Amino acid sequence: MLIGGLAKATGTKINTIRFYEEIGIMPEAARTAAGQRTYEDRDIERLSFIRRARKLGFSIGEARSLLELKNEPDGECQKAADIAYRHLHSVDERLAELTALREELLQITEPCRGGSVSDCVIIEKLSRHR
Amino acid sequence: MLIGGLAKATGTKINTIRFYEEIGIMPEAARTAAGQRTYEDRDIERLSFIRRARKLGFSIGEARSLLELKNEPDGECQKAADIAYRHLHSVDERLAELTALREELLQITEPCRGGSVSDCVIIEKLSRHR
DNA sequence: AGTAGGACCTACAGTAACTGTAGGAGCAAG
DNA sequence: CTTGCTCCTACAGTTACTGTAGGTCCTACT
Repeated sequence: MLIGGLAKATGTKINTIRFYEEIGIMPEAARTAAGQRTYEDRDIERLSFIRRARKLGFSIGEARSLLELKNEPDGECQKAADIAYRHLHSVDERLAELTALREELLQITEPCRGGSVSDCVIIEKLSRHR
Repeated sequence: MLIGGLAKATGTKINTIRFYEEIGIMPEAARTAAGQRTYEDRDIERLSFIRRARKLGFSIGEARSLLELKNEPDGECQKAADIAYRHLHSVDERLAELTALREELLQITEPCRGGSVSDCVIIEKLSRHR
C-alpha cells in the first residue's frame, strides 16, 4: 500500500502522515525502489489509533504514551487510566472556562440593540474598567 | 511612561506589547533619545481594551475591528454586535464539541478498573473500529 | 571614577499540530 | 510520447504569544 492508500484507509491527509513519520510517532516507512513509502495493515492500525486518540483531544505526546502502553503486553492499565483521567480533568477545566466566558459574552451582547457606536454596550464594556 | 510601566498598568508582558506593536494593533511608540519606547494614558486604554477582548476569546483580528469601530464616532453598533454574536456562536459550538468529547471520554475511562493493559478498556476502545 | 543592578533594546527560535505550496520525479494509459 | 495522477523533498504559514541571547543604558553606590 502506498501513502495515498493509507491516507484513504484512515481518513488522514498525506502530509499529516509524513509529519507523523517525521516526529517519530509513526515508524519510518519502507520504500519502493523508486523511493515511495509503502505500508501494511499494522500501519493502518497504528495510525487509526493515533487519529482516534487525537479526536478525543489527547495530545500527540499522550497518544505516544498510550501506544507504548499498548505495546507492552504486561503494562499497567492504570497508567493509561491516569492519562485519560488527567485529560478528562483538563477537558472539564476548559468546559468551565468556556461556560464562564459564554456568560460574560452574553451579558455583553444581549443588551445591544443597534444604533451608533457611542451607545454600544459591547464597545463600552470592552472600554471600561469594571 | 516606559514599556515596563505600561506592562504593569495593564498586566501585559513586555514582549507581548512589543509584539502588538510589530503586528500593528498597537501604534508605533514614540522613543526617547536613547531609543526607549514611551507611552501615555491613551496607550493604557487601548492596550486594556485589547486585553479584555482577548480574555473574552476574541481573536486579534476581531479586537482590531472592534477598536476601529470604537474610533469611528458614528460607526454602526450593529457591526460590533455582529462580531460579538459570531464569536458567541463559535463559543457555543466549541462548548457542544467539548461536551460531546467529555461524554466519550467518560465512557472510555469510567469502566477502567486497573489490571493489565490487555484488559484495558481505554486501550481497547482506541484500538478498535466501532 | 568605576561598577553592580535593573530595565531596556533587537532579533530570532520555539510552541502545537498540522496545512499548503513549489518544484520536480515516477508511473500507467491512450 | 504525452497527459494526468500520485508520489517525493523542503519549507513557509497558521495563532498568539513566550523565552532567550547578547548587547546598551541608566541610576545608585562605593
